[in-house]
Amino acid sequence: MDEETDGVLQNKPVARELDAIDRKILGVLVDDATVSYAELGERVCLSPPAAHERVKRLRRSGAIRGTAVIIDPKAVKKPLLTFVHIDTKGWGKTPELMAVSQYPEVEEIHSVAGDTCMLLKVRTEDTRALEGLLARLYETPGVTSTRSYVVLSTYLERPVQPGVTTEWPTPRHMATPLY
Amino acid sequence: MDEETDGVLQNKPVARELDAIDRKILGVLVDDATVSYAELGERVCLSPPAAHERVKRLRRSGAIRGTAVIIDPKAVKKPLLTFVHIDTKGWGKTPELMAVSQYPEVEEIHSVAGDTCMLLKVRTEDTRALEGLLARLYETPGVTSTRSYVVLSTYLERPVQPGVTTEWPTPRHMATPLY
DNA sequence: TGTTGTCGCGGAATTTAATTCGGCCACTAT
DNA sequence: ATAGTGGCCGAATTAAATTCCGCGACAACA
Repeated sequence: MDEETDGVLQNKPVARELDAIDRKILGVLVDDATVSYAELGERVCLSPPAAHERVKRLRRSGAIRGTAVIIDPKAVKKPLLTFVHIDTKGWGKTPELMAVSQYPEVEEIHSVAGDTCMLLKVRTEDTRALEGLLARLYETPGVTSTRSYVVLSTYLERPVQPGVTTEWPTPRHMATPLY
Repeated sequence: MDEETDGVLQNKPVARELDAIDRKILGVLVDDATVSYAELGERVCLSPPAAHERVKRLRRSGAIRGTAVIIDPKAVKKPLLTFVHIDTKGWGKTPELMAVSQYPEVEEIHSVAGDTCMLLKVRTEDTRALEGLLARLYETPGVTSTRSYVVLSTYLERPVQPGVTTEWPTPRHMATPLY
């Protein structure tokens, strides 16, 4: 009797551990989210409604954040991929940097440890457009320097994979970590 | 009578320019690819079959590469995001590096210009798993050094956007480019 | 300037898939 | 033991995808 008596929604944040079937489902849907529940069920040995129920649960729990089409960058005139490292004077200036997130050529903004403060992934039509973006960055208060890594070729690019991390033995020259 | 008489497939590589409606469609489907053609059509002022036809064309042309669910990295035990820069002795050693693409924790592999040769985006469960991956990298022939940028916070991360690049005036201190 | 072919669209019909429903079985905790 | 729970299946229902066909705009061409 202690369940969702608060009414409105029974969408409890189901944050359960994923089992093998869940990971299989994620593997299929990361490859192609347009498969029918019939085929999805067949691939993971479940009936269509059962597969549907699983996917619903994965969505509710947040394991599946959403579904999106993958666009060819060249098709939308953004063939040039660049990673931009930014050094800033202080951490408080990040709000100004966030304005950059409004530009459609900026795909990712990360705060990183290392000899740089921010890391941006940007796609532009050409070096001219990249220059424009960098000009905007230099005008941002707090930005002291930037380094750009222009991508020549992309050998692999894929969404987050459900696969588990491969176990690897501790290198022979290293001691077993304490924790 | 000069059309696809070669039979088999009439999937000609329709590589036409995208118009405004196509870009709107991409914008909707990048946000949420689960919308029905009825709603998609309504959002871009088209009938459901017309919207369907457009999307089919975008798929055939390759502008839409596929559809995928977006997985929460934390849900699959990969909360730690790291960008790894690799310097190599020669370019010929890349085939060896490609073996790395088999590991599920590696999401991207790029060849970049700048003071590094390769750039990897990897997601691991923890620093221990990252250490294991780096150990594997160091054992790869040709790898001379690596630098890791551990991501502390991610402020923006999204798929390729169809939005056009913002026009930006040439900075005052720069001359108009010749081409 | 008329004509013909093409292309994209809309409305209706049809097929297919998503979603709901009810009952069953295995497991758990009391 | 036993009531409760959760997940599954099969069938039924609802909703959406997909096909079909005719229309009108546009372009190439006579």
